[in-house]
Amino acid sequence: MQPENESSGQGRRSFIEQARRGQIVAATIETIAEIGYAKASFVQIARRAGISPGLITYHFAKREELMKQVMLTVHDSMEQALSSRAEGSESYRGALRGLIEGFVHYCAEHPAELVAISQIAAAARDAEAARAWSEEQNASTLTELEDMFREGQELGEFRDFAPRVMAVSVIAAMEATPAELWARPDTDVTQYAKELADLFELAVRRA
Amino acid sequence: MQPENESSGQGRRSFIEQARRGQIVAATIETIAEIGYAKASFVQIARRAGISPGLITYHFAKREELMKQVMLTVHDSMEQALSSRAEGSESYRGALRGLIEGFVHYCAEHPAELVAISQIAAAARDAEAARAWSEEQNASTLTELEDMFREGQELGEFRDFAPRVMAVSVIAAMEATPAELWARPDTDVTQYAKELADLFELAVRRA
Amino acid sequence: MQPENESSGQGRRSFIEQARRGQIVAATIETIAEIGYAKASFVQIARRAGISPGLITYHFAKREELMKQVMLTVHDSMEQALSSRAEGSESYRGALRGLIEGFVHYCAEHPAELVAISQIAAAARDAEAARAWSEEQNASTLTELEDMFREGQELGEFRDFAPRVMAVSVIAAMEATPAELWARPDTDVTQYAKELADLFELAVRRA
Amino acid sequence: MQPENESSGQGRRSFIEQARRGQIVAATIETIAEIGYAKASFVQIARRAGISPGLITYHFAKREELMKQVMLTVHDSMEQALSSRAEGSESYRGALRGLIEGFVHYCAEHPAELVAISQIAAAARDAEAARAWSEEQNASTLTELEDMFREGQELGEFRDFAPRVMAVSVIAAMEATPAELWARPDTDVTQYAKELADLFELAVRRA
DNA sequence: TATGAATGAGTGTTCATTCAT
DNA sequence: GATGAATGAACACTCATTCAT
Repeated sequence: MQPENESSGQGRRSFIEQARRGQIVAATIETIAEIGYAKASFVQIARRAGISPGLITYHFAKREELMKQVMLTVHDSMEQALSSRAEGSESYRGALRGLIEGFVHYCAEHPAELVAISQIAAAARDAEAARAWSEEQNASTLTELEDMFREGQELGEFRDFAPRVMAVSVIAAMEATPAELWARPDTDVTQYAKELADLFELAVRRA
Repeated sequence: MQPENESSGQGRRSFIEQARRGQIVAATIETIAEIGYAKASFVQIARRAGISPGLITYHFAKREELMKQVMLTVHDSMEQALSSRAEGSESYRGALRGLIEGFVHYCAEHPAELVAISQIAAAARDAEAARAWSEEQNASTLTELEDMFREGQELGEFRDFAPRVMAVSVIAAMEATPAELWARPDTDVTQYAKELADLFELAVRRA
Repeated sequence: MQPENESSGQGRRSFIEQARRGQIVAATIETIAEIGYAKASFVQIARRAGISPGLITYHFAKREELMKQVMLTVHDSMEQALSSRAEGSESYRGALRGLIEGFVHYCAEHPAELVAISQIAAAARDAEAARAWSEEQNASTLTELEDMFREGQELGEFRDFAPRVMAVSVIAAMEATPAELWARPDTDVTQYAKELADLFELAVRRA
Repeated sequence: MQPENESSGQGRRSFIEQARRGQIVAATIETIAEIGYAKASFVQIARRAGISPGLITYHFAKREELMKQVMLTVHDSMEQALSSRAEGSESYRGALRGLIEGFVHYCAEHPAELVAISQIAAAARDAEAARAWSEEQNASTLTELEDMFREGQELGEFRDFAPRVMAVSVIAAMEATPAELWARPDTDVTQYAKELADLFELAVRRA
């Protein structure tokens, strides 16, 4: 009776379904940002979306499914935002700076999204499927970054450090940004981005 | 009512009570590490402690109290572990390295504790009272680190960076360690610690 | 969340919701009358209403809300019954008699309702919010009666007594009726009403 | 193992036991008056008595037992206070006035006791044994008063009214006193007592 | 598609009562 | 006699999920 959830692709869904799903995801982000993951019940989300709670289950077979879609959506949006910024960089150093500064600016522009995914990720430590997926997502980002470091090292652009440790630290430092910006709303974002990029540039550069 | 919670000090509680509280705190850490904060109900915690759920409420008036005690306990234990290691450092650089390496080794030795407090802190984002306390705790650590950086800069030991950004990043990178060690159990901890310390040493050092 | 409780008026609720609320209120009255307020748990009330306990919370956000609605419902019903009877009285003496006799007859016809509100009022002595409301309700009835006495005195219809004491006593005597009728089911209600009215008529009359 | 609760007489109990029971009863009255019957748990009562909760059960096999003892104690104390005042009256009218005025003054002097028994009586609507006993207690007072009215009528001192209705009303009006004095602490007690006695004197007097 | 009433399993918490000490 | 740690049953309340409409 329900639309075949998460089938092979996305092309399957009707337009109206796609729209509803988007609306629900948006309402979920808004809700989590406002009242926190723990209190973000379907009733609350539905109220913000202007729909009935039952409709959420109709479009997302399980709560997990919805949360997974939220993360997917935000990651997509973020990746898109970052890639446009990263295009121009010709060096690995530049790419790293682009990534970090891009991320920080994205945080400043989409605080709700970041709050949402960080809360979901933290809570999903148990929701089996979501966890698996979240880890996978994270792992791929991590691996990409690791590879980038490794290549930069091979080309002599970076010093000889453990790529994995560096990747983990860069991501951790970036992910700490939303909370910091939330706690200190009057932070100079551009300055913050520059400082963070400087930090890691010094940490990776040769000699 | 229960034994008067957290009166003047700790000396007030009977031996048996102290023991039970410790046991419950330990079971809570274990439970959260195993199944996550969201599923760590009193029933689950009690089962692991081999007691009845009601007994938890008997010793901790509110759930919040228990979680607060968990954080307090872990923080104490960590601080103790770190302080013993930090003693000898004569320079700010050395202190920073001591802090980072100490923390990483502590993570390796007490993985469950770290998982527990990070999950509690993440979940407490909304539990009013707990949040206040958690933030305060975090803020003080952050401020201490910030001050350390500022002093190091004034003495010319560190370059001219934004102390706040550096402090946030150091803590974020350290806090990412438990998850990494959990995900890759065969990581060489000593090596990881050294790499992380190197990273920030390069990031802060003059010229 | 539940259907937005007690918004502007009553017109907001759907028919089915209104019906359920009425059914639950009726079951609550029945339950309290049968087993007493202290044992009137949601499980008991739900059993009598033939619904699941959760549905009560679904329609009444808090237990207090339900109890408040019970009192409101009974008071409304009583006021309606009394007002129709009190219409014709042209003197204060007649009004007093009308009030007393009307109340006694109402008691005889709705014993459960009276038992319910008296038990709720007694128990609410500590449930902060409910207490405030209950007292207010009571106070207004008391004040009205007091005013009536004062006016009757000014017009020379009543002797010179303390209106407050008389009002308190009239209400107390009336409120004792349900218990008496319950204890002695074969009491002649009309006779009881007449005797009670006579009592206070003699107590208030001039000379 | 426990002292044989409520055996045939009272002579059985040791001195220390008697003292403890009295202490517990006093603490119960104090507790109910302070925080209400619903919140008057054994832990609360024990705290006020400076003993452990288990000791209450040791001396009173069931909660009901304790509450029954409270009512018994207060009734005894009240009866004693009233009888000393009623001695001198030579007429039934005088006796009635003595009863009413005595009761009102007792209320003013022992507010906690009155609050306690009224709350217990209200709550005990269900506690089987306590209810039975409470009703019996009440019934005997009622019957005594009824008899007094009947005798007064036979002697031509009182008019021809229904003794039962009058008795119920007198008791109801008296029992409303504590709440009124609590609500209006600056009431002139002597005046209140006089007004109430006047009220019923007019209601019962011949011609 | 969409509603929202309804359920049932789960939560933290309370408390009279028990019992080893 | 007395303690207070411990239990277990009960409570109000929450919420994802179901389903008749």
